[in-house]
Amino acid sequence: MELVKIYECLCDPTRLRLLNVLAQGPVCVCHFQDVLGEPQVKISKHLAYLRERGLVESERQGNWVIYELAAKPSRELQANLACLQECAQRIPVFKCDLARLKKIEPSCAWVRAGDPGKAPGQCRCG
Amino acid sequence: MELVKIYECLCDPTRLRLLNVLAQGPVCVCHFQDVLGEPQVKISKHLAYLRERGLVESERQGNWVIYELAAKPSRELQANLACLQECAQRIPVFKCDLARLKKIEPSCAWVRAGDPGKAPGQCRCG
DNA sequence: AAATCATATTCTTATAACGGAATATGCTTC
DNA sequence: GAAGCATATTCCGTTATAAGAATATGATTT
Repeated sequence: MELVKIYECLCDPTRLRLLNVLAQGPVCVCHFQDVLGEPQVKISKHLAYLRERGLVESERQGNWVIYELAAKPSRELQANLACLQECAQRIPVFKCDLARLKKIEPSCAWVRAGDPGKAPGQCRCG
Repeated sequence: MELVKIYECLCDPTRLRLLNVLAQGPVCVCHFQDVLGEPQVKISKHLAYLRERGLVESERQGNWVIYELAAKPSRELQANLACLQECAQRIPVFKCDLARLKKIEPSCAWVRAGDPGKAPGQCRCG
């Protein structure tokens, strides 16, 4: 059942945080590390988990990999992501993540702009 | 995180079916067996799982045990159960379960009425 | 109190998940 | 092509989950 696959993705705190951040737009892996404050392996593995199950998509831009929410989510996925968003608004961890994301945001405007030409020679996370 | 606990409850097909049925009102275990067509152990264990995590509550009425959704669900739980309901409407398994429930319903009106005095001497499931 | 019915628990086996350490891959720059 | 950076994968130990078989509990009827 697809619904079960979705819930399996949602039953880990790290993945919830990743999805919450992704709701704001595309993000590259190194920013996740900074925003969540979790080690690289952990982030990478959970992103892979989400990608394999179709919740997110990734695209390589030079040295970096940008992740974003699935472009064509099923009705069920849409509904559940919306529900998560609603819940996350009231939960401190998620709010903190978004706050940290905003601080970093200026330094990675090129990611959001989708303009790979502007990618710097070195990641300026942090 | 409470949200994670909720999603853990939701990431099993049997539990989703149980919750979908429970959205219609209180149900006793033997009816679940009939509606889902699953063995007693399976039903019982999944109900226990949901009870331990606060999604459902149970009450003994003579030989039978009646389950119902938590009386005071958290905001998060409410939101997610509503979301599940919305999704389930479109998924065949869940619709079939509700159809079977309706067929059985007349024989267990006493459960819904909450009138233990009317409990029959023998369960008339099926 | 013995038998019966409805439900719960225990035991076992198989499978999947998480996390961390170490290592590998893929680009880019020099 | 060697070095460096960002990301992914493999390996390992631990823990959680699911399902079925068998058994136990608790209430009711005879």
